Amino acid sequence: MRPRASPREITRRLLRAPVSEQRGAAIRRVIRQIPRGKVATYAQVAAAAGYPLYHRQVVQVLRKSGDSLPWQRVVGAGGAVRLKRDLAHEQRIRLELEGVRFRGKRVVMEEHQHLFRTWEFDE
DNA sequence: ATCCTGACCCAAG
DNA sequence: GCTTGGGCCAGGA
Repeated sequence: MRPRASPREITRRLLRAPVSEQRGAAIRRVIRQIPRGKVATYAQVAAAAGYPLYHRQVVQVLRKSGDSLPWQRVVGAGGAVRLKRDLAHEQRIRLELEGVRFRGKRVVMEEHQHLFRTWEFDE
């Protein structure tokens, strides 16, 4: 008898089911919702799109999107810029032009974290 | 099928 | 603050 899948494994299988293009569309939709002066992390974008654990897919979507998306508004956990060299610099410049402030190498998340509707149940 | 890699995440130490 | 290990997914070699 095959061992029963863990809850985490079950979740993983369910999340794998939809076609990748659907995920891509959902992810792009979410990224477009982030307003000027705000940011969201890769994991938050994935979760808001309905696919928690798919943060790495957000990267793939962004890589393919070019400038059709406000890519500068997606950052790493804690507000860290994850790009390298020139692109990292460009992202920071773009964000600062939108009024986003940094503390060291990170975006001041307390000030610029975008909250998606999914999270408005607090309070 | 296996191995590697990437704009990743996060709990530990 | 930091580095690290283990956990993620998908696409390409």
